[in-house]
Amino acid sequence: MNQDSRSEQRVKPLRERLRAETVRAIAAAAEEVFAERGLKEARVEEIAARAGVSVGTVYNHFEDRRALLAGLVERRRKELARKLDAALAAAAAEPFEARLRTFVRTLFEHFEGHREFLAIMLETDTARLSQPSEAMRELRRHADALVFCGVREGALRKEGAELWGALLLGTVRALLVDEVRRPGHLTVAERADAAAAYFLRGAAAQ
Amino acid sequence: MNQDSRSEQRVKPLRERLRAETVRAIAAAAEEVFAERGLKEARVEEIAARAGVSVGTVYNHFEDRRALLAGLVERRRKELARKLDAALAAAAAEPFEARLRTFVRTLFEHFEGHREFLAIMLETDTARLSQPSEAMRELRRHADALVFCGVREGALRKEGAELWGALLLGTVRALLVDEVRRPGHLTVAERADAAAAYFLRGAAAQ
Amino acid sequence: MNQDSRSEQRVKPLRERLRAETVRAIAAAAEEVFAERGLKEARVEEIAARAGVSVGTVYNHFEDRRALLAGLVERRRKELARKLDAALAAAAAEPFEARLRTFVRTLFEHFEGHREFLAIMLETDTARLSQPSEAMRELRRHADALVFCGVREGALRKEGAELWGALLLGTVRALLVDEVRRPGHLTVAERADAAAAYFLRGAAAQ
Amino acid sequence: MNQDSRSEQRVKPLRERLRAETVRAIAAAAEEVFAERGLKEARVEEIAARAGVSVGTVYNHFEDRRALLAGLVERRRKELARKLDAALAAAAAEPFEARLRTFVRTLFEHFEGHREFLAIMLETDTARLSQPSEAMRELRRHADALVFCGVREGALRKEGAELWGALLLGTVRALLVDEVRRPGHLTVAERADAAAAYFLRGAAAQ
DNA sequence: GATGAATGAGGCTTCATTCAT
DNA sequence: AATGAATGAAGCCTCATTCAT
Repeated sequence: MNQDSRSEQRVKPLRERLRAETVRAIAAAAEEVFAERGLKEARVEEIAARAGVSVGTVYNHFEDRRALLAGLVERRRKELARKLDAALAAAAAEPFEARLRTFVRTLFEHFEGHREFLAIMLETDTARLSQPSEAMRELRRHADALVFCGVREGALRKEGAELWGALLLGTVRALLVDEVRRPGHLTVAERADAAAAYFLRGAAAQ
Repeated sequence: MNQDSRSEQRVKPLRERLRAETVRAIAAAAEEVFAERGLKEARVEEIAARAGVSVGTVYNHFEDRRALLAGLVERRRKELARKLDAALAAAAAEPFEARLRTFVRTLFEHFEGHREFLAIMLETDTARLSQPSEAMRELRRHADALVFCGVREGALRKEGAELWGALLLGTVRALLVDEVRRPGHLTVAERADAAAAYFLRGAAAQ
Repeated sequence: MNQDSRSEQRVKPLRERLRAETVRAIAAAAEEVFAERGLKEARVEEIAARAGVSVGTVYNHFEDRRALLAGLVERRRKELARKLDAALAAAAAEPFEARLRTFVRTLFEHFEGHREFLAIMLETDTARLSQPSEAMRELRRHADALVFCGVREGALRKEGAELWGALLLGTVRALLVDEVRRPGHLTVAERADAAAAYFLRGAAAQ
Repeated sequence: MNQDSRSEQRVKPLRERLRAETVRAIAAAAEEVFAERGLKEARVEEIAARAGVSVGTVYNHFEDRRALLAGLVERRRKELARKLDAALAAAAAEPFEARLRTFVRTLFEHFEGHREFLAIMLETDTARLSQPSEAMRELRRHADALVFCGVREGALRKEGAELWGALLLGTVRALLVDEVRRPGHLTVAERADAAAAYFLRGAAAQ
């Protein structure tokens, strides 16, 4: 029985690792294809092909096309949320300006490593003008919380304060997209700091 | 030829007006549907139905689905370009700050009256992250020209100047979208001025 | 305007007739294919091919595969119900025995002309042993009403009366199916009368 | 061979019993699932899951889906045939009426214990209206043989004799199905006797 | 021109079957 | 022998586009 459980411990993890690897490959391929082709143009067959599996395999691991996309976004969204929470928690004691820079840098760094997710999130968010995506809503909550502190601490002006959240994210978005479209001008960190600085000047008290 | 044009002036104008009216109705319906459903979800049949014509009629006036969308966007794009050119020409003699406000207000006013176009333009622009839409590229050229003047006139800082265009449009975009998503807080003019002011502080010299 | 409405009267009905003819052809093909191949094996493509149209056309006229089948069955079911009601109403004054024969003959005649419907109805009814089809439930209601009268009039025994409905339909079914499987032995009317006579002897008073 | 069987009796029986148990579990699960879901809806994976094995195991023991179903039906069919033969052989000396009751009771008892088989047999039989299932054909042969005797012995009428087989089975079928659909009214034996009595009255001489 | 039914390529999804572990 | 992930053929359905009236 000991032997049995030992062999199970050896055999199962292998299969599970293979399985996990397949899931990973499909998710990665999906992220690529959804980002490259767009949310609607992305075909499941291409995702499967790029993952090196057959269509059926995709459906062995994901309910359907929608679940494939949703799972993807959900994972990245949580990942980003975790990073933001951690970074902001670590900087909790610092002055607003530093926390703002931390927030913006975290965003830039995350999307630097996950440009496909950026594309997907932006398209999801823009698909219905009147209805932001969940990922964007979450970012907005983070931004709103941050600028609320900024106002409370006197770092940001009170007048116009209801726009700071939108403007902060809009600013970040502008430079993220600009980085993709006209790459190479500045490093990610420089862009991040430029965004933070621009926002700070635009919204700062005095 | 005189006769022809005379008879045309008598007979055709009616037909032409009917024809033009049909085209207009289709274009208007298309704008609505593309904006409401999204670029991919919009179905030609719904456009036809909403225009009060049959699908066949749509294809009598537009090459295909793509042309329908393209024509639409093209018209609005030119319309906006004309407005911007006119407004900026009229304000050519004024200081940068005033021209900036003119630019931003013109954008807000145009999109206020053409929210469907806003939705379509933004979705078109976001569909391929790495490839901005033609309409957006044009706006960008306008913005770049404007901020170039701003820098030359000393109203905007030189450092970071390569980002002013992206930031100006990003700022405008942020408040345009925010207006749709959280309506009623401010008038259009107030939003426009808030955008202009925010940009100016963020990018201003000193 | 008179002319217009006249031409409309000529033109529209033509299209409508063509349209109706298409619908009819599809329904007829569907009835054939569902009966021949079985409810599950029947493929929409084959139905379309046999109707001489493309798949798309099928879906222009029927919501989906299920609706195609349901509409079919519904039509025949109502048709049969109407026939039964009419026949039984006409025979309302006659003694039970005659009404029974009328009922059974109507069934045999209907299914003689709609053998595909018979196949479909039986398969639908048998697909879930515990759940009779709507068409069969309706027939059962008719049968129950009839035998109830038979008992009340003293033509059928009271003991075992709760089985007469099932037995009447079972008897009819047995001979209908037997007719298909071993054709030519007897005429439809003979079969019908044999079924009625068999039931009557089996259930008769005394 | 003696040695073989001895060694088999010592070593193999365990393995074989395990193997047999697996086969049995799969067959039982298949019977359930085919009956519950219907012949086409039944999925091999669900059968495997319900048997507590993997799909692969199913295919280790059965050629394919068809064989799984066929084997199943074949076994039950033979089982029933054996029971019928035995029961009728035991009653061979009795008068027709008693043998009829024996036949019907045997059927009711078998299907009482194997309702899944009933569902499967009926669906198989009804799937192609013009083509009875093998199991049904066999029952029909039994029924035909029985009623042939009945006619020969003068217990059943000569006129209409070519229908007695169909009517006997149709009668039994009607009450078997009615028992499933409206359970609880009568015991199995009562139903069986009611079926036999009804048939006898319907087909009896005089 | 207007009409709207017909077309059919193309995408999504299912599930029986295989096969490497 | 058991496992269960991978396969891919096959079926359903959509919708841009055509064309006869």
